[in-house]
Amino acid sequence: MIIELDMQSDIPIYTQLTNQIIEGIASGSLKPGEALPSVRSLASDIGINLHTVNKAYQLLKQEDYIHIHRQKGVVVNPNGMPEANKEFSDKQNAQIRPLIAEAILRGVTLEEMKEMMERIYQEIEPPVNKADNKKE
Amino acid sequence: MIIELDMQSDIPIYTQLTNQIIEGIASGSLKPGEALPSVRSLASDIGINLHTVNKAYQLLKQEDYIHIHRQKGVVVNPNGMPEANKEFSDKQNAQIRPLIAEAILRGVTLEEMKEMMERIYQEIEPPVNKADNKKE
Amino acid sequence: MIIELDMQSDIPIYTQLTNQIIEGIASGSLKPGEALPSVRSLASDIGINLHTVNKAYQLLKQEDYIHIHRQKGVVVNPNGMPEANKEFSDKQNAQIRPLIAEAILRGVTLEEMKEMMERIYQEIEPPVNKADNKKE
Amino acid sequence: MIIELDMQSDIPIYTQLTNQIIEGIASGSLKPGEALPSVRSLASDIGINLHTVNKAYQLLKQEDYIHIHRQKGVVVNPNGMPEANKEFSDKQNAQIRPLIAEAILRGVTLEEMKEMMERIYQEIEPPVNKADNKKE
DNA sequence: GTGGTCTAGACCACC
DNA sequence: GTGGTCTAGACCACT
Repeated sequence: MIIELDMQSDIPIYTQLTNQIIEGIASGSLKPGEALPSVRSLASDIGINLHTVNKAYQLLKQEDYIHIHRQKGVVVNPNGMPEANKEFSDKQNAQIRPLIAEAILRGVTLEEMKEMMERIYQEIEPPVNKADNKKE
Repeated sequence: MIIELDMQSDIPIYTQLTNQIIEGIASGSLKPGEALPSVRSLASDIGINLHTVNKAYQLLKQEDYIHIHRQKGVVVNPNGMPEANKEFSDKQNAQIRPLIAEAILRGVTLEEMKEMMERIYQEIEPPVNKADNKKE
Repeated sequence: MIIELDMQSDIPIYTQLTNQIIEGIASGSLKPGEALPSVRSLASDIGINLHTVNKAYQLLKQEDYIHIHRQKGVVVNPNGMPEANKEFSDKQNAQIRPLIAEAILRGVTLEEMKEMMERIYQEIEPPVNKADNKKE
Repeated sequence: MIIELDMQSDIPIYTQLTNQIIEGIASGSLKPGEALPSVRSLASDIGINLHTVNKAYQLLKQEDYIHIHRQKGVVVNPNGMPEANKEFSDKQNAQIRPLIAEAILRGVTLEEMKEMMERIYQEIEPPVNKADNKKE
């Protein structure tokens, strides 16, 4: 999996990294149980600080998306992802609401918004091959 | 118009304020040409520093959502809102993408996402009463 | 002579007014000795504050471009305009320098700058009819 | 690079600072990719408040002349400067027009104006020594 | 150590 | 009374 960071962006590096790993899992390029690079090697690979990688991993662990073992290293949660609960859905709402408000203000229709969402959703969503659950 | 700020939130106050005013315009509670409170009065009303209010106003001005006159104060852009252009749509995309990715990861379906968007959209969108176009 | 003010602009109204009168004289639409509207009537004509018009007139008087008589009212200096002295040329230099610097920075050539200046100059400059010096 | 500010001038300090940095880039004393002093160190060096320096930097960032990294600090845009577009040229026009009008009014000829512009242009323009392109 | 944010308080330009 | 500018000083996020 390729990580692309924009060092010019004003989005914190650890956030970009977190988002990319989330998208990797969501898209199926990272599968449950699959190993992630160690903090040290990932940091040196993409040329950023150890602490930054660590912070990203800690956030992902906190959401139960990954597990961090002292010996075995870092793996995508082998039991699969936690489902959306109320807390998650509230957070999503709070984040998406201002985006929708600004879109309405600029005259974007509900249809256009839905199309945009659908396009992005399908761009990320993995192809649903019926029997794609086997361990690699 | 009521402004609600969460001083504990890690979202900057000026961002919260900006978002609320945007939502106010989007929902029709603030109409083109309508005056906004002065920097100082709004600041004292909601108990924050005038510079914080000013920063929010400057951002809204930068997007051409409001006009700031040196003496007359602040008004919602009387010529209406700028339309969505490519730059805006790119920014929206970049902001919404990680939200969608995380939703996919947690098993939210496209349908559920669309429903959420539709709900929020209609919550904000001003009711289009047929005879609501006359000047007040 | 038509005065056009942009109330949205962040250039002070009195500056805009001053500039327009200067351009009026420079272009020949306002001739030496010609009367200008009274402070009161100009203010009411263009719908601005008395003080604002007065400030503009005072600045023009200070440069000796106009005369203000208690009884006769306001007239363009009948003796013609003061010539450029060192003070004036220094001020012009200081004002134009940052504009040139930014143009250089953005890759505008000296030729292009000269062309721009020539175009504006000729746009403003009055047609030089050989015998146009007679009193009106 | 030496910064000279006139604290008595009625030109805002942050504008003076912005202009000087622009001239520094235009003249080649500040090269793309080169680091600028941190907000705090520059502020203390020239004895002004850090917010004033910050405002100048924000304006330069807005024009894409510099980049601001949260931790790495401030650098001249390594990709070089944006080219002059219509917006820029319109702004330049609007700013230079009153200067030209006043010069005409005071009898300055087009030739003299062009000479002044050429003198300033060449004063700022970096000397194009044939072998000056190598990285330092 | 860097920029980002926020506060408190001051003076000025404009109208 | 309005926004514009500047100062002084503080805490936080990021790397």
